[in-house]
Amino acid sequence: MSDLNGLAARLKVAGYKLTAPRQAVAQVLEQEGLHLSPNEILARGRQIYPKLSRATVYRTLDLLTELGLIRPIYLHDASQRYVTAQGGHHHLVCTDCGAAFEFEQCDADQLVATLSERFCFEVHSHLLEFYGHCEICKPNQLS
Amino acid sequence: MSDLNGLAARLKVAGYKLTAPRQAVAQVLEQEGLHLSPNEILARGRQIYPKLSRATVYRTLDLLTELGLIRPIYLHDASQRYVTAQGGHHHLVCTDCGAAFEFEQCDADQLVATLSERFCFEVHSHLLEFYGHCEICKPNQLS
DNA sequence: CTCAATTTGAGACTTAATCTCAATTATAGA
DNA sequence: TCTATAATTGAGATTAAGTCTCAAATTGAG
Repeated sequence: MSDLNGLAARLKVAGYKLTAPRQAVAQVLEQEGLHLSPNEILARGRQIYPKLSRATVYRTLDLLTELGLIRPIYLHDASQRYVTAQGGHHHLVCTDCGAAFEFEQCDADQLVATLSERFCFEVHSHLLEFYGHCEICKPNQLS
Repeated sequence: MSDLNGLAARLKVAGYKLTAPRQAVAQVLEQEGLHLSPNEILARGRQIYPKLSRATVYRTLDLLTELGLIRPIYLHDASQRYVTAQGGHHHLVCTDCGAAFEFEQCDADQLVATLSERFCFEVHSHLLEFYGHCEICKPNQLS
């Protein structure tokens, strides 16, 4: 069931081999969902497939990104993080403490259509991030 | 003139000392403007102030980010990149080759108002990125 | 001009990401 | 089912990014 639409299945459809390491990475992404760093994916993936190597994690993340199934985000972090790319992701990021909040609403459809045409681009997902100061950090600001 | 609104001046207003290294970093950001990595900022900054150190570049970038004057973006790169944070930045990023296009239009004002209230957040800028396949990479896709 | 507090540079250090290549594995076809 | 081959992998070396420390230098208030 989830197999038909799952990340691993999508890899196969795209012509890539369905290997155990890839299935492990895909499963981690699907289970944990949000905001995973490559390191976290590696650790969790090894609980499923112990021999999983770091290189394979990066390679699989690249493949899934190219296919538009996941997407990197920035979260005030040293390392890249990934989210599954169903439609869009929307964050409110505090530039002081790094706290991140999510929200849902966003009407980018019209813009997507315009841009696709203008740049001959095939858009598969988007990221909308607002930067500012959160409730806690706001009072500490000097400016 | 530009001094009054310049990044260096804003640092001073916020209570930080106005030092040569900081002015060099600020000048680079203002001149070059877009999509600079810390490494590039370091190299260009040393043309202005040769003793400039990597640590100071990162420290100054952090300060400017906290003040909401610049903002990190993701561009299919290993390193973090920064842009001046005047309002919003909008990119179309190809997940295959990493090419990035910019566009202007974006009406986020309404959303900003809603979010500010709901999360008690003080939003100072935003980033809107669309991910997909560019004109050149599109034909190579299997999916 | 003086002095305290901030800021800096150099380089060590830590962590993230990439690369290489021999060994392994998936899968199409016999 | 078995085989051949092309894709994929793991381990670890390597490179690059980012952080940290501390003595020395600098800013700016008084």
